[in-house]
Parts: sequence; structure tokens; C-alpha cells
Amino acid sequence: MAVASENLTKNQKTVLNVLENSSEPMKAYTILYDIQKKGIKSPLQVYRALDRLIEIGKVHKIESRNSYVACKHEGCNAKTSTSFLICENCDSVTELTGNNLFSYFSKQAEKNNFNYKKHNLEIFGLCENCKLKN
Amino acid sequence: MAVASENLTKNQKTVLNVLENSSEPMKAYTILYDIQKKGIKSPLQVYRALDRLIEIGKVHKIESRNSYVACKHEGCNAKTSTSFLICENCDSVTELTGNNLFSYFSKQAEKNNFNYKKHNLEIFGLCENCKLKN
DNA sequence: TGCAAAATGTAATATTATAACATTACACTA
DNA sequence: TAGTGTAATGTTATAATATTACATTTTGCA
Repeated sequence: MAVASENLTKNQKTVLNVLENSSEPMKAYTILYDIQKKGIKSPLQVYRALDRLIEIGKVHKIESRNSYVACKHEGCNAKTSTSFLICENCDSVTELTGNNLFSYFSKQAEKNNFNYKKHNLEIFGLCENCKLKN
Repeated sequence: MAVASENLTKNQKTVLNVLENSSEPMKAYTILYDIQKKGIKSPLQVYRALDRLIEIGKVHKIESRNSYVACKHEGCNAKTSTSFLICENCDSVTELTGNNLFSYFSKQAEKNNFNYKKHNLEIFGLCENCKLKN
């Protein structure tokens, strides 16, 4: 069931490519606009590609922004859980990779008799660049 | 600038009331449907009330679900940051109150030279009830 | 080859959220 | 008490995000 990027279909490759070349997260309709020249005409084509890319861990969704980023970590295991640092000033996004997050959240959940499966963490603030500027 | 619930306007009170009487998070348009008898006719009236209620910390938004919950903590200081346990089976939501989350995330952010301001954490899994049933 | 499963294409529509602008309520003060 | 400014409200329209439904094509492979 493991899927390498070589197995991606045309639409999936097209969408992933746009995201990988973007320095920021992109919205679905922005992606659509960007690749209309390449034969992708409808939102559904973009959403389908995104769904699949998210499923295999190549793309993550930033829930609070309705936007999507390509994962830069080779073999990222964040197929389900995600952790981001989001700059409120420039909208740049950094993915946290610390695996200790997993165990920390498991413990927090256990305290509430809750069975941890996965998580989504979004930390907002100022990135290094923007800290310096202000 | 502190705002107690007594200062709420009619629409704000109406929206807060529906949320407080709901055992689950509600979507904006569900809220709208529920209170149309009370003279609230348009989405904007609901969104405006929600915006204000979120601002003063009486309501939180569950980003990954586009839904809203009333905060049960008297004087909740989660005006900006939020942490939830979300049951994937029954959709129930519990708010985490541990203040240690704040310091933990600050540290994680600092490691990346990131200036922590606030966060949104959503932990998914099974609540106590649903654990037992399965 | 021929079948089944996956992927694609296309149109329509559902869902979530905001813009734009006119009106009303209310507290303050001249 | 009339005037004035600000916040809240009402109303319509529309923007932005996402999915349903269904017909067609491609692909892997027995």
C-alpha cells in the first residue's frame, strides 16, 4: 500500500509540483488558477489530487487557513498528524518534526481518558525574519 | 476593555444561548437555522455574533470542522489559544485547560527561532464512552 | 484481448464566509 | 432636548471553499 511519488498520476504530479514550487501554502482555487493552462479545469480535479497527496503524506492541509503545503521531509510520516509554525506577519509555514509531540499529546489525552489517534497543531506567532524586522 | 456576558447584545446572547445548550459543536448555518424564529435571518448576523463571542473568549472555533463551541470554563483565558480533544466517533469535544501547553509550545517554537503568540491544537481519537463501546 | 479498478472529465450544486451599504440604537454632551 | 459619533443591526448580494452525481477514459493485469 506504500505509494512513492513516482506512482503519482498526471494531475497529482501537476498539483504537487505547484505546491513544491511555492514558498507559501496555497489555497485550492489558487492552485486551480495556476494550472489551468495544464489542462486542469475544475475544482474537483484539484481537490481529488490534494486528497490523494494528503493521504500519502506528500501534502498537508493548514486547517485554520484552508490552505495546503507540500511536505519537505523525505518520507514524512505525518500522514495524519501535523504540526506547524505559522507566521502571522508573512504567512510562512514551518513544519515541526519532533516526534516527542506524539508522546506528549498521548499523555495529555490519557489524563482525560481519551484515546489519542492523531493531532493537528498550529502555532501562530512571528518567524525569525519577521521578528528582526519589527 | 473586559467584557462580561451581561454586556452582550441581543444577537450575541441568542447565539451564545444556542451553543451553550448544545452538547456538540455547531456549524454556523445550523445555528442560523435554529434561531430563525428569534428574528435572526442572515448568515452575517450569526457570523458577527460568533466573531464577537470568540473575541471575548466565550466561544471557540474548531478549525478542522468549521464549527463552534461555547466555552464552559468560567473566565476562560483561551481568548486566542485553544486545545481540544475531538472524538472521531461521536464528534464530542472536550477542551484542554492545562496551562503547561503554553510553555511547552513556547519552547518548541523557540527551538525554531519562532516567537510564540498563540496556538490551536486539535487531538483526534476516541472519547471514554466510545472507547468502551468499541 | 478483455475485464475490473482506478483515475479523469464535466456540470451542477452544496457549504462556508464576507462585502457593501443603508438603517437603527444608544450614550454622551453642547 | 436636539445633535453627534460610534457600535450594532438589517438586508441583499456575492465570494470562497468543497462535494455530489454521473459519464468516460486509462491502466494494470489475468
